[in-house]
Amino acid sequence: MKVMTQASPATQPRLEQGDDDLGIVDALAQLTFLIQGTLAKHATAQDLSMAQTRLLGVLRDREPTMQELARLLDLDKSSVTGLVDRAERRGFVRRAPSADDRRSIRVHLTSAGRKVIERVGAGFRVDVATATQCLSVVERKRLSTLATRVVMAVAA
Amino acid sequence: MKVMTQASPATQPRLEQGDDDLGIVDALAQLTFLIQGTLAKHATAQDLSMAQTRLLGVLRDREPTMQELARLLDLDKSSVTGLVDRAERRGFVRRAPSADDRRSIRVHLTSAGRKVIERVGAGFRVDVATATQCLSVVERKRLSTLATRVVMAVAA
DNA sequence: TATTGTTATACTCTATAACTATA
DNA sequence: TATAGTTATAGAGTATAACAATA
Repeated sequence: MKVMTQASPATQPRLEQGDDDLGIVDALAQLTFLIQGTLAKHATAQDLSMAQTRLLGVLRDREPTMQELARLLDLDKSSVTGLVDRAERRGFVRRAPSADDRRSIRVHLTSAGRKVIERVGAGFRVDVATATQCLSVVERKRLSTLATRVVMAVAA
Repeated sequence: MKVMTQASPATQPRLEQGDDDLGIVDALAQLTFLIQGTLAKHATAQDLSMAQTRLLGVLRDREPTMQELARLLDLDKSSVTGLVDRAERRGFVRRAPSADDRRSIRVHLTSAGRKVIERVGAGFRVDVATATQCLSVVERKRLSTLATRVVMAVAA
């Protein structure tokens, strides 16, 4: 089994804020590495690369064409061909002809693929929940709401 | 120039919490993809892979041996050889003989390397600050403190 | 002609195993 | 013998360019 991608920051903390606060940039940067590391750990535990994990994750509630998949993953269509090839070879996804356009195909999860990505998701959820156990219920709710607002604002 | 790694979640939101709150797991997951995408964008803008970015980031305040570098980056030593080879070829790092142990070498940034990683860091800082502009000063401070506490708790 | 997907090719990144030099 | 680093090799992941089939 491969080793997990590490959670070391590419951006070091500047400590203008005192020991109890890294500043918004470094706090979020470090939190990010922490959480990505957690996800990578569970992916690795299921013998999945991050690329495969992202592919299977995206397919949980979609049956996109290769073109759409390329857009969703922000990859070149030729990269998606290889990614799907390898996932199909492992039995996690299938290609199926598209109904309307005979040029295009649709990619969907197999039950094995769904099973493996669900396991990654479940482990990830447990670990993130555990990591935030140091906060009270109210604080956790606050963090959740604030993070949501940032995500929403950027998406908008 | 390469295209940035995308910020699409491998974990989809479950909406038990209403539209204003994704729940702690999904909120943090999505925030993570957002921030990683930002870092990847600025790395790409400097024509750096994430692996090279991580290498240069780690070297900002260290001159480690190859062995130490492998531990810091959580890579096999043979992977580090290649990573440093390519960085050295581009003039970003240099190998220097280690004083005490003639088996080992120390890796350090060149001024070109420092310049390029500082540019990535600067752009990243601006974008993260911008992304949190939707929050008030008090809210930003709160987010920063909460994130810091989670990071510290996990590190401990 | 334009679009969808694949193939050919090249490079980065990563690991394992075998090797060299030093301790 | 054990450790530090490199080399050889193999495979995943990615992009660009050229191609075939369909629209």
